[in-house]
Formats: sequence, structure tokens, C-alpha cells
Amino acid sequence: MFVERVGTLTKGDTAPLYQQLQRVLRNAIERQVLAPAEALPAERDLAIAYNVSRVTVRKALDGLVDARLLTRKQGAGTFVAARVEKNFATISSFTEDMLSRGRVPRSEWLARTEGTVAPEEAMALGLSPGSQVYRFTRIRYADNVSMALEYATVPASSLPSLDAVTESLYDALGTDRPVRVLQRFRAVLFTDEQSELLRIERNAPGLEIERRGYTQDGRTVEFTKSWYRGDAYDFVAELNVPPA
Amino acid sequence: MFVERVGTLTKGDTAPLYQQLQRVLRNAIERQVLAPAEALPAERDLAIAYNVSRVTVRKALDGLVDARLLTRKQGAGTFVAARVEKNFATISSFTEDMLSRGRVPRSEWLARTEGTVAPEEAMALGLSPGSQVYRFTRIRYADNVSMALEYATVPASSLPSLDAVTESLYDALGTDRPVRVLQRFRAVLFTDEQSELLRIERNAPGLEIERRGYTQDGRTVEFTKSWYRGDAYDFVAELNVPPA
DNA sequence: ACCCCGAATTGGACCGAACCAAAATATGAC
DNA sequence: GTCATATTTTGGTTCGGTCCAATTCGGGGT
Repeated sequence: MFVERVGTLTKGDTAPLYQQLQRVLRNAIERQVLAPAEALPAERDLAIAYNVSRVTVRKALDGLVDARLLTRKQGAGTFVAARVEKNFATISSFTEDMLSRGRVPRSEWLARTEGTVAPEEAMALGLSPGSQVYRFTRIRYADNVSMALEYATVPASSLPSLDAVTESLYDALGTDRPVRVLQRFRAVLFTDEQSELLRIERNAPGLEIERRGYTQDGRTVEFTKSWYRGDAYDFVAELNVPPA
Repeated sequence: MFVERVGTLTKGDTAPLYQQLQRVLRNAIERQVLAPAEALPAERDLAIAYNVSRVTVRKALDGLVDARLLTRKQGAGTFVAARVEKNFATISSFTEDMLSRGRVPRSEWLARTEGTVAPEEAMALGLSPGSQVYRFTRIRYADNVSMALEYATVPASSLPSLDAVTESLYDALGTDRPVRVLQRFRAVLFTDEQSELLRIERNAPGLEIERRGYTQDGRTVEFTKSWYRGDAYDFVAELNVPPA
């Protein structure tokens, strides 16, 4: 039986059924209990097997389909994705990014100030002139190797205090953590001043990244400009086509 | 009445109801008939107003919510997103990218060959050794200004013939068009040879982009490595957090 | 063996209905 | 007026059904 192979829904679990089903299937796929390209039982059969309605099964599958773990073909069936791609891309802060690569992040503070929004910031953050903002300027290190210069601006309303930020800005933001960011990349040459701060040779190439972070409800909570060392940093991103 | 303000479902339209509802709402939002932060009628009321079931209303809203056009708050209501961001990011080929910026794309072919996969390509494309591939090498221009050097590799099985590609590779791919791409960015210095091809000064910064394109069903159909001029090209991307 | 066609299977779209949980609002006590 | 509390409103989850459309597959005919 399918249920025995992949696992059952935990009795007593208060989470929504469709999420439980998702978890069970996701696990099975990740540990290859369900082989790539393998067909799942029909939705109607899954519903019977797990004793839930087909609507619930579909809602569970919906999530896994747009997480790219499954593919559906009308008339044919639902299949485990042929090639399960890793959790690539999907935003992360510098801190999290480094940790996920097995490196130790560290920051050297250059400045940490409170002030009134500058015009450019007001535009980017969608704030009215005169609003208070916090600014954070840091040199970022990974395993004690300088990686980037970072200038972050955050609305004062999104942080309890100026020194709420220790290492990770995103941790400090808490519920105001961005769920979505827009980034602009371009290649530049480091200025002499920047080279000195990062202690790298002059005229080295750098990746200039401008980032705007948005909360769930669409507020802008982060405007960050950074310069990454071209020789030490790769940025990986996933893009999708618009849904037609 | 709400329906009069935003529009009605077209009678006789054979498209699924939830898609029609989506279209109507999307239009209203885009042309500001529905103001940002404005609350929509309750789902139950929408269902009555449009004479569809609440399930259908929810399915329509679901789509708009994760397209960031709406936000939902349990107990409170559904609201037009405060800040409607443009269709940023969301992959496009060089051709489409340039057209959307109002520039005229052009290519200068350096090579167009057929051959057997190289080890690096086989790995990237997930092909077995010995498979046939097409390779396309071009200099890309926008408004007759050189923008990038591009080396693309595609499985022969995804294209009818080597010369199916005229300007846009993605057009030629047809149904095998990627719906998702993974990109790696890094900043580098152009080599002397590259500088010469692009007719730019030596030691200029460039954006090195490695791209893998995936079709709907997870097959890799594109492996492209390109070098963009740092002074002429900005790349914008949208990232999301994983769904927990 | 091969090909065409109808039947069975499978996902896709919809419906009406019910109950839960969070948020907003009305109510009443102080 | 103020504040705690009950009620209402709103989205969130789940059910059992029905019909449609793409795909697959078994038969029958050649």
C-alpha cells in the first residue's frame, strides 16, 4: 500500500490536513522513497487512502506542484519531478546565505546611525519625507575574509531600537522580515576607498547589488546597497516566468 | 455596486470562471479602479455578486494573492496591495528583456555548431555522454551598442534544426521554452580578447552570468554562459522566501 | 503487425454547505 | 469615557458531489 510506503498522517496533529499531507509527501520525495518520475496514485485514490476529500488532496498537491516537487498531466497522472532541484535561490540574508554555505559570517561596524530619510531612500522605501530611519554600515566577512561593503537603511518603525541589530538584520526585523526582495545587479570596479576598506587590490571587479525588501503586506522595510568582491562571491538566483 | 465599478464576467467566454474573475480584478487593480489598500468585498459577497461559488472566488483570489496584487487578513478582509510592483524580474530572454526596455536587440553570430556534449555541458544539462547538442555563440547588441558575449548550449532534441534560431533562442524553443531558470552572477574583469570583441576598453568590469533553463516538466534545455558589460547592463531579479 | 476508435482513467473546474479561528465591532459594566 | 466581553464579520479548512477535457489503453478491423 502507498500509505505504508510514504507514511501516514499523524493522529492528533492539529495542523491543517492538506499541510500534513504535503509534509508526508515532501518527506517521501526528499528521501527518495518516491522515485523521480514515479507516478503518484490518482487523486481520488489518495483521498480514499488518507481518508480526506479530493479537494484536500488537490490543495496539498497544488503546493507541491508549484514547489516543483511534482508535475501534473491531465489525463495521465501526477508524477514526482524528474529532477529535484535544491532549495536554490530563495532569498536569504548575508548571514543566512553564508551559514548555508558552511561559512562563518561576521560584521565589522563602520556606522550605525539614526536620521531622517534622504530623498533617494524615501523613494525606495516609500516613506514620506521627514520619517525616521536607521542606517547600518558594515564590512561583511566570511571566515574572516572580507566579502562585501553594505549600506542598509530601514524605517525606524520596523525596529525596536537602533541596537536591536547585532549580526543579522533580518533576525532583528522579526515579523517585519522581508518575504520578497527585488535586487539589481551590476558589475563595477571598486573605488580606491572601497578597495582599502576591503583590503583588496585596486581596480578589482565588484558586484554592486541594490536590494529592496518587502514584507508580506507589501511594505518596504529594507533598502540596501552593497558591493561584493567579484573574486569571492557568487550570487545564485531563481527566476520564473509570469503565470501568463 | 462593486461589479459595475470593476467590470463583469464576459458571457460566452469559455475560459474557466476563476480565470475570468482574476482578469477582471487584475485589470481593475492595474488601472487603479481599485485603489491601493482598498478592501475588496467579502468573499461571500463576491460570490453572490458574480454568481459563482465561494470556492471559485477563493481560487481566483489565491492567484492574485501570490501574484502580490492582493493581501489577505483573516477576520479583516482582502485588500489591494499597498504598493503594486511591476512585473519585475520574471525571466526573459535577452531579446525580450531588451524589447521590454524599449531597445532594439540584434545579434552578431560568431559560431553556430552541432556537436557532442562536453563533460561540463552534460553535467549542466543532465544529458548522457554522447548526446548531440547545438551551440550558439553571439555578440548581443542593444540599439547597436554591444552589450554581451553569449555562449549557449541546447540539446539537439529541443530544436528542429541548427538554424531554427534566428534572433531569439526562446522563440525557437517553442514549447520547450524554459519556465524557470537558475542564474549565477559574479563580477569579473573582461579578458583582452573579450574586450576586443565587444569593442570596449581593457580591464572593464563585466557581469558573468551562468544560466540553466528548465522546462515545465523539469528537463534542462538551456545552458548559457554570458558576459555583460558592467557599464551598460543592469540585471533585476526578484527572490522569494521558501514557503516555510 | 499496424492503425483507428471508443471506453476507462486521470486531472481540471465548480458547486453548495458546514465549521473553525482571527479580527473587528457592538455591548454593557464600571 | 474606559475597558473587558460578547457578537458579528471575514478569511481558512474541509467535505461530498458533479461534469468536463486530456490521455491512455484495450479492441476490432485491415
